Amino acid sequence: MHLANPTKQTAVTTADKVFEQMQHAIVEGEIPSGSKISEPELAKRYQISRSTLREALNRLEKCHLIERKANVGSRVVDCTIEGLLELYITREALEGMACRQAAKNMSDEEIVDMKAMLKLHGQTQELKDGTAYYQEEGDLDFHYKIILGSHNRQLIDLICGQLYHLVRMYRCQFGMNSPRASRAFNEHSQIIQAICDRDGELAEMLMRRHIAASRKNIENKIAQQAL
Amino acid sequence: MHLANPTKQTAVTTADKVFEQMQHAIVEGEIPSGSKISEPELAKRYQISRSTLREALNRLEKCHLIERKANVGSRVVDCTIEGLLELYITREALEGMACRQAAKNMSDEEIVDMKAMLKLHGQTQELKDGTAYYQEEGDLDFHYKIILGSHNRQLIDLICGQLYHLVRMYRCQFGMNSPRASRAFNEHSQIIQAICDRDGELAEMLMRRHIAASRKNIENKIAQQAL
DNA sequence: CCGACAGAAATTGTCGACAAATATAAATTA
DNA sequence: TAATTTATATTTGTCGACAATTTCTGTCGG
Repeated sequence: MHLANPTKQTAVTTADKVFEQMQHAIVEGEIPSGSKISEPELAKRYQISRSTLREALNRLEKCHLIERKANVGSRVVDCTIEGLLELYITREALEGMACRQAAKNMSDEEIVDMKAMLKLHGQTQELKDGTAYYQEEGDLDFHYKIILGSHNRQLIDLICGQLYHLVRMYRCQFGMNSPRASRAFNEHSQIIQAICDRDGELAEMLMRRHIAASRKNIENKIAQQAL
Repeated sequence: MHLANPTKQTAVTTADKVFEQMQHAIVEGEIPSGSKISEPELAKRYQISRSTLREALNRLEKCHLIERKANVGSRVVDCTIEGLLELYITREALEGMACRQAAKNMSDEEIVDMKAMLKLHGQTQELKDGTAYYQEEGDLDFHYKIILGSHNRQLIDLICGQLYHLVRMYRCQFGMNSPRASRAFNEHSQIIQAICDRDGELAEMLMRRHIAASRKNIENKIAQQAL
């Protein structure tokens, strides 16, 4: 299993473990989007008390996977088109800035590391052309590396700790298997070049275009489906 | 008291109330930055059980006012220069985008409402020139209005629900009483004009400069203090 | 005197039960 | 029958106690 959250170490407490299980279950739609969450039922299913379940629910709420209302209960967030587009707008802002900061703050080792990863992605892409899964994972790894390279804890926590769980959820539930793999690969190359040149302004611009292109790609797909 | 969080309705459960009290206490430094939080002690102080205290702590963690480590405990986040600058970088990205979206999505009524507010701020500034407090509150109100005007729940929640508590905390603890009031007022006017013209690109650019200027102002102050 | 180790104290994590609030079902009335 | 009210049942919020882990304290050996 690839790392879902590169900032946190492995879970120790049982609430952490249940949180991770539920996170996967929600992201992959096993617990359906929009459904109500029954505390007694889930506590029984995971063999834990309601207290620790509520602890897990709090963490799920932190990454916006569920929503709670006082004296009413929790619901899994429902995946809407508007929500997806809003998410991409936010990503564009945050990851654009993270990319600018990465160009400024990444160490030389981090940069060569990132280049190596890109090279690897190019090879696997040649081999497994068509099956987009590896590119899918690779895309997330690429973005993670840049975000971490910003060396800005605020950005890192917001994007990796919160937004990206939602991103993965939408990708799963809408079956978005990165259809623009080769194009994305070229865009990734350009971005890394800009970071390599320490050109923060260009790096931010390219990253924003990269994400905006992804968003527009989705919008087109939606428009197509509506026919 | 002015509204700390315009998105949430008034607190109903006791955990909510304790959360709000602790939030104020932390923002204003009554519970010192960087200090460890003793669950038994605070539970006794607020006359509640540890369970509801922990519920309140979870909400404090959600807005990044405290940090928790498993089996160790919670600490109030400590205000460092680096943290402050990182926060402003993040604000620049998020509020810049929010401003762009506001230019696109704000209703005409919202715009005239915002204009009226600006006019009011100009008057109070004339009257109370020098005492920056009203401008301080006004500044936050201005930013809130634009963020809400983005009509993007993701942005609204991230900025208003999380970042701004930290912003207020830093303002309190570092005693930043908005020393650039008149200049900020002019910048606000320009931004509103751009929104009025539905020029999202310019609006984002101006907002980013506005926040970047504020950040640089802080950097200069710090450099001055270091002498 | 310093560091490693063992035991004691305190703190956090987890549990089951009760109180308060909400949602559901039944009953009454127009 | 439809709407409103009442009663029931379920769910959430809160509490105090126990278990597991960490931190502190004091002792011993080098």
